[in-house]
Amino acid sequence: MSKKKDENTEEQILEAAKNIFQSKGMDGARMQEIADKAGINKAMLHYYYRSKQLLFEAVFKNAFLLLAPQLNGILNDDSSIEEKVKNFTFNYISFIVKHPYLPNFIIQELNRNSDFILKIKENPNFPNLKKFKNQVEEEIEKGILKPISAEQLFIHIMSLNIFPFIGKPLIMAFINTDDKAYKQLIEDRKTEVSSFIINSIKNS
Amino acid sequence: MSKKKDENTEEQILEAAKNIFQSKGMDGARMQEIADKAGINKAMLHYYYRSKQLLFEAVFKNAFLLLAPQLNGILNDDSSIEEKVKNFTFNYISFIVKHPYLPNFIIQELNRNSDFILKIKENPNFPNLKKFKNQVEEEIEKGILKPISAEQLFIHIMSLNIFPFIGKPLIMAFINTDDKAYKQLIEDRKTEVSSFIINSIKNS
DNA sequence: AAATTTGTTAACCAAATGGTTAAACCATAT
DNA sequence: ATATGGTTTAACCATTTGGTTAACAAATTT
Repeated sequence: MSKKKDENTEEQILEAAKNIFQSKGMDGARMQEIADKAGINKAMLHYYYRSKQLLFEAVFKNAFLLLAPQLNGILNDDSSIEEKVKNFTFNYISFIVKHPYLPNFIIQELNRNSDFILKIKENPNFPNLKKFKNQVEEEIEKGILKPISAEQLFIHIMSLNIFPFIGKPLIMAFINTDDKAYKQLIEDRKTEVSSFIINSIKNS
Repeated sequence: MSKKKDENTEEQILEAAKNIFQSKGMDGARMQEIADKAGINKAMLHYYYRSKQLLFEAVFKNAFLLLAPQLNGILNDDSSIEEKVKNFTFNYISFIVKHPYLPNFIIQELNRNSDFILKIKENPNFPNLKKFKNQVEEEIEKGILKPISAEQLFIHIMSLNIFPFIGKPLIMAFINTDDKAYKQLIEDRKTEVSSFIINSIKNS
């Protein structure tokens, strides 16, 4: 039980900050609350991360880095569009079920600070639509898919997969369901969403 | 130019509060900023609305009341599901283009304070899925629609229509487009989304 | 027109908040 | 053992923030 290097303080801070920032957002989060959750003094936050802004950026960056590979899955592998849609839907929903605060956190903070995304776009691993677009156009030409704009299809896919998490309270109210039933609806969407999409775009 | 009743102070406050709250959220908004935008003294905010919380609730309630009729459109009129989807998509997107902050504001604040929706659900005009669900099941039985859960279909419709506004910064980054081009994509979605949905669920 | 009510302002206040500082602590190298 | 350098803490600080107060101004009632 030494004082120094008792586990890893820096890591504990990041974990606590993640929790607080993701549930309350940048503006709603309090440094004291993060310190409490990490079980340390507030001064430590500044010792390791200098300012609230920098701590927040560390958390945000981590969150985004967790999400990016999920996206690159659908954009850059070599399977058919149908395969991609099926895999992405299944994997993405499975992933978010394990990190339910992630989409809302990212979307929310991007809407709050639009400069933020500029920094992130500089990352060479930032998801890119080029290959997906080519592939969609190819499959349309081959008659596998009905004509559709790759951009619109991409927006459809993102919307159907992400929104149910972000809009959960709203949807739950409308369809008048409880947490358990909603969880089941989400579970069903792992295959439901891809069928819905494929149904619409595939030539029969 | 009398001092009292110079236009309507209460209204000016609400309008300024709407602007600030919808762009910065409850936590990010400052009473002073709202007062400045309304061109009045900060004490007036409290004179008319008592507290930040109550002012916020007034703004939120207004926003929700603006949105609810849009929803009731799709849920409670008598046209076919196909008609409903087409009309709703077109009307909803047209409506939000005029109030672009609305969806993000509502979703965000519902995620921040989950008790909020309970109050709103008490409203007798609160959208209800019952009729929509019956209708979907009827049309499936008649062979007009392919089998699909009404709840899932509802989530699809909401997702496809709402997410492009909430996720705008994210999507814009992915498909690498500017504001003008994105506006056009949204414009196209007024018909694109309903075709996409109908394509998927209608028996041919 | 005097009295009362309503609307408005400037100044003020207490609490909260992000951030700083100086001293203490502790593991390790000398 | 002692000096060293990173780590941790309690106390402190300046500013911001939501909210209040007391006095003043303009309508309205009597």
